[in-house]
Formats: sequence, structure tokens, C-alpha cells
Amino acid sequence: MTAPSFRNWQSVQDEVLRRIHAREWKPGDLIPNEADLAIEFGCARTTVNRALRSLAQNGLLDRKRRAGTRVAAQPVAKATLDIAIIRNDITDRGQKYGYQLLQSRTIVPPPAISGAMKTGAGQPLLHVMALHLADDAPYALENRWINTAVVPQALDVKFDTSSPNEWLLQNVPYTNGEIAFSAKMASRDEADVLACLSQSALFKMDRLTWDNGQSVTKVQILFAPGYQMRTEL
Amino acid sequence: MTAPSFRNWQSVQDEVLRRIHAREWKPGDLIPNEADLAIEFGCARTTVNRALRSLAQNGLLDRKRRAGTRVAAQPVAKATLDIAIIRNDITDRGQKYGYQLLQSRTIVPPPAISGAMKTGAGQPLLHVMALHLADDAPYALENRWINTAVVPQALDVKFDTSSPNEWLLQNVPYTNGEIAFSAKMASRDEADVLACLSQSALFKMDRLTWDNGQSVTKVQILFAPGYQMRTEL
DNA sequence: CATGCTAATATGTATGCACATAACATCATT
DNA sequence: AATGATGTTATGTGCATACATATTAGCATG
Repeated sequence: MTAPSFRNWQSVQDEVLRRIHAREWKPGDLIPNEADLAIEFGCARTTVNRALRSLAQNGLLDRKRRAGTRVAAQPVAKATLDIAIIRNDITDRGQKYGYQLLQSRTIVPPPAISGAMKTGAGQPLLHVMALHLADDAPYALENRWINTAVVPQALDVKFDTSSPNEWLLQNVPYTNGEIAFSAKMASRDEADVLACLSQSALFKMDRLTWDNGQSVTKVQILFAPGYQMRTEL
Repeated sequence: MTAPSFRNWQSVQDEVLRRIHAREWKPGDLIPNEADLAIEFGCARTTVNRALRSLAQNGLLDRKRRAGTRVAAQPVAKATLDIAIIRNDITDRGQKYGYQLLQSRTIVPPPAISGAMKTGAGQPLLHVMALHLADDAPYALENRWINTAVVPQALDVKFDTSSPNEWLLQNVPYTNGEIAFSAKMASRDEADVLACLSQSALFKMDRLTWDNGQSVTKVQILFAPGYQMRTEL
């Protein structure tokens, strides 16, 4: 039997994938170590390492030092979502983007919000509500709080032509954050703004971002009925 | 000024991240090339490459051959969601997992479904409905179609103690698929099963998986009100 | 002026080697 | 038998080097 010779890490990855799909290596199985695979594939161990590392990152393999590499018993599907700027989301689909500022003012927020943001209780936040439109139809309602202590420049920005969504993403750095997705029944006001029936089921995204331990902003985005967030596996 | 010397790719990555956050390198800026950075950091180009490659994968840098590396103008936040097996989702939170089969039968599906699955029109599918419970409360309703042409073994499985969700993930390989998330108003039947009010807003996940061009399964999972899908940024 | 060839350049990747590190196995000690 | 020291092993990473490849700039040619 001639060694087929897999010279680059992509083809090594493909071959490993093939064996997993063909169930030559079953979930839970320990696969040969890098050195052996390198010999079998006729390439350097580095190359095998690169291929396996990549597969591990995608959740198809579990790797542990000394213990070896095994096929993930329960392939946790990792879906990568691209949380784009809403404007791009819309224009990428060939629709016309529209924007409308609903409200912008500085307030001392109710405890629930400053609690989530872990700001001081009396800390004033900038509160902005805006509507994103696709082909003139309401698309998403942005409800945002900005920590003025961290982002004082925000106070000088009139969010009347472009959304806080865009401005913050382009002007304010952050180190980490969290996102949560859920479903919410439309309140009367929300239904009004989004031009849908009250009690409609809306897709909701909550996002909290931080910069070196200081909370930057909290946003809730409510999408008009029919919105879908999609991704490949 | 002494060169701080960043010896491993993680610390190089951290330093690059720091510069991005500190806006020493602003969005859209072209950053020094790998060779120069390697000299500055006192490490090999390979190490810089590893760091930058990783950052590019996370969407913070845009890299092009010959054109160089620049800070992403619009940092598309990439959120990676771990779509776990529902049982794990529940037990990981320290709750008791429960399962209940509602229905299982072979049917010729309505055109809408076979259309989405791109199976032959008259192709019979196995249809299974099941309920997942957390601490005895309804948690999610699984509504699944399985392509019996591709997965004939499924016909022999009684899904009375463990869900198709688990069985398929552990027994049937797939090459690719797609996931969509959305919100849906609970129908009367759905509300009944999930023990919630009719018209509640439910978080919905639709998933379609393929194996080498053949559709394997299509599933719709409706989560009981209150469900949140979370992830770090 | 348009077009196409060519050279320069930055990233992409393969390789052999070395050493670091985690985790397990084994054996000795108590 | 429990505990701890020690060695072994597989992955993790760094480095120097070489070559591959995409893309751009510049030049030459029609």
C-alpha cells in the first residue's frame, strides 16, 4: 500500500474528518498520536498538530496532554454568530437602511439596570432609544444605556443620524462582554414602534460590554417579528 | 527603552490587543508587518504569525497577503455558541433532567418540510415529538423529522427513554448544517405541552443537518418561556 | 491610454529540531 | 493501603529556515 502523502494541514484535516465521518474513528475513540500520524501521512508533526488543533477548536476532537487525542463523544456543535452592525445586516441583504432616533437623555437609571451594569447606584447613564428600518419598515428597536463615566464623549454625540450601535462599535474599545438571546412578548409601546401586533413574539438580544472591568454599555435590541438569526454549522 | 521581549504567542497577542484597546492602533490602521513585529517583540516571525492569525480569526484583525494586516474597521463581534445536548444544558445548571416521548411515527411529510430537507416528495420521514423537562417542569419541545433513507437504523430505535437529539448526535455523523434562531408565539397545543400561556413568546431553534449532500434530519426546538441563550464575547 | 508582463512584498505554510508542560504510570516509602 | 517521588509520554509551543502564493506597484509594450 502506497502512502497517499498528505502534504498540507488542510488535507490532513480533511482526511481526519473523513475518518471521523466514515466512523473509522468513532466518538470517544483514541486516535493515533501526532508522531505516528505524521509518519503515516508523510508530513511533519507540526502539520498534523495544526490540523488536529483546528479540529479541536471546532469541537470535533478532545485533546489532553499525555492522555492523547480522542474523537469528541458528544460533538458540541459550535455555532459562530457574526453580530454585525445592524446597518450592514440590512444592506447586505440588499435592503435600504433607515434610522430614526426616538429619545436621548441622561438619567439616573432604575436599580435593575445599574445593578446589571454594576455601576454606582447614583451614577447617571445616557439613555438612547432608536429605531432601525429596512426598506422603510421597522426592523429593530435599540434600547441603550451608556456609562457616561467611562464614555464621556458620548454626551456630545447627537444620535440623530447614526445609531449608538455604530458609534460605539467604531469609537469605543471594549475588552469583553456577554450576549444573551431570548424571546419576548411585545408590549403595547413596543408593538407600536415596531408596527406589529401587541403580544407578538419578538426576538431579543441583550448585550453588556466592559472595558477593563468598567461597564461600558448595555443594550437591548428587539427585532420585528419574522427576524431570524442564522448561521452555518 | 528596553525591549520588553514577548516570548510566547499569547503574550504577543495580549500586547497587540492592548494596543488596539489603547487605540495606539486604531480601527482601519495598517499595523507593522510580521517581520518587524517579530524584531520588536524579540521573537520569531512564526510566533507573531500565530498571535495575529488567532486575532484575525476572532475578527479583530483583517489580513491580506501583500496588503498587510489592519485593525478591523468594524469589529464584527463573533459570538460562539455551544449548542449542547439538551440534557447537558440542564444538568450543567444542576437541575434534574426529565424526558417524555409524545409521538413517534413514520409519515410522508407535507411539502414544506420535504422541501426544506430537499428529499424526494414521496419520501417517508420518521417524525418524533418529545418533551425535555428540567426539575419536572417543561423545558423544551423537540419536533423532529428524520430521513429514513439515510438513517434507516432510526426506525428501530424507540425514543421512549432518550431523545432523538441525543441519539442522533451520538450515532449519526454529519458534514454540515445550518441553524436559525427566532421567536415564535405559542400555539394552543404548544402552550399546552409547555405548560405556559397560549400566545407566550417562545425561543425557537431550527436546525437542518446534512451528510455529504444528503439531508439527515430537521428539528425544531421550542423552549419554554424564560429561556435564554447566553455566551461570552 | 489600455493592457499585460515582471518584480517586489507581506502573509501563508511546511519542516526539523528543541524544550516546556500536563497527566498518567510506576514504584518506593510510610 | 495511602502517600509521595520519579519517570514516561503526548501534546503545546518556539525558532530558523525555506518556499508558496496572493496582491500590488511599476514598467514596458501595443
